[in-house]
Amino acid sequence: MKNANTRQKILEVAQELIQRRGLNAMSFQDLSDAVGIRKASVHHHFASKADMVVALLQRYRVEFQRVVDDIVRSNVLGRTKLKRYFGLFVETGKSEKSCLCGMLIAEVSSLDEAGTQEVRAFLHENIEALQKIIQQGVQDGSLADQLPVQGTAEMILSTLEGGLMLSRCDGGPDQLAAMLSRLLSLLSTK
Amino acid sequence: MKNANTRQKILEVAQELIQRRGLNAMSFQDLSDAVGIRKASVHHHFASKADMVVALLQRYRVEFQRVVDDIVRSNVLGRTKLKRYFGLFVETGKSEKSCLCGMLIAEVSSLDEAGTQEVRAFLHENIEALQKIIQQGVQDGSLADQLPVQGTAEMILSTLEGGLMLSRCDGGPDQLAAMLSRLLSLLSTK
DNA sequence: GTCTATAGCGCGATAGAC
DNA sequence: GTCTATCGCGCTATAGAC
Repeated sequence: MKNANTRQKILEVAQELIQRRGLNAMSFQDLSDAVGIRKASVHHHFASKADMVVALLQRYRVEFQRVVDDIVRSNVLGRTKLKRYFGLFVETGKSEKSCLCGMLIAEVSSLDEAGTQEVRAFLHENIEALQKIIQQGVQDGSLADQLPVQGTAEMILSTLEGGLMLSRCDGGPDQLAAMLSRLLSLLSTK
Repeated sequence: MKNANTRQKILEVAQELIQRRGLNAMSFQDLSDAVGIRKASVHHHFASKADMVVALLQRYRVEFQRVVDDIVRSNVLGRTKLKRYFGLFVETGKSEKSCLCGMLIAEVSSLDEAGTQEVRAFLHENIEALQKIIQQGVQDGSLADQLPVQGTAEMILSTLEGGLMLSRCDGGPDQLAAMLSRLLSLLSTK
């Protein structure tokens, strides 16, 4: 198996395990079991756990933002974009995972400085994207025009991350979807 | 030191450590260091970590609900009650802690069945209290009358838990308070 | 109720052969 | 790039003296 492939496979497994269990409940042994190589071989690709988390977050941010950009740039109402953005979190809930960064903000005290900065960058990127969506929705008349853009963007991301966590513990993705559709109504023009 | 006192002291320290770092980043050694007794003595009070978590959650639920009940029963507008309920989370953020149950819903896969049920009970109790507050606010005219009671209660709790997590990673309690005041506006009568 | 001591295991990480 | 082997440590948990 080639270098790059193994490295990618490790990152895939690591991401899934962190989304399901959390950083501190995942070990290099778990990774080596799932990938089918020895623990020492995992260390060949990632010197330390902290290094692996940073690499994982860099990849996740790029992939997530590519999907988000597609939504932001699509030719639909702001309200519809918001609904699609919500859908990303509902889909994650359906596969019984949390948001990678949602999990890591809970465990932020276990991250080093580089990891913490990656998580912060994820939050900023998403708040920025939500601000764009809200502004466009206000302009096209699909979202309420008295919304303070920044505060609302922060509120939406908080609700999505928190709601996904809560739904994993109780209620599941259907209840999450129902709750988010109520939020969407609240933000929409009457 | 008496039995009950030591037991309470252990629970206090355990709660603080879990709220700051998370369940999987806290050990019996941490507890014994902070309380000033040996690790084996901690095990005398709590046979296993899972037992300790359940005892901790039972106590936390009672204490939290006592405070919440005071808010629900106070003689003020529903909107004011909601603001005070929000304040509980802002205060937690000011002491650089997360909600105990907010942390544990992220780490729910590390809990046993009894622990998971305690966390669910906490969520249910708080959603119920929020429903009462919303209903009263709708009746006294301080909150918007088109709010679907259950969905809104779930949304508020999600925003509070998620917002506290996000603010711990970036922005701090002041940004959390600002975001929540925007949420309060959104829920209030115009 | 607290202690010393330890079992038994898993962890992150490293050395060095192939 | 993967392997075997191991280090050093921390973990939960238990046994048994005081």
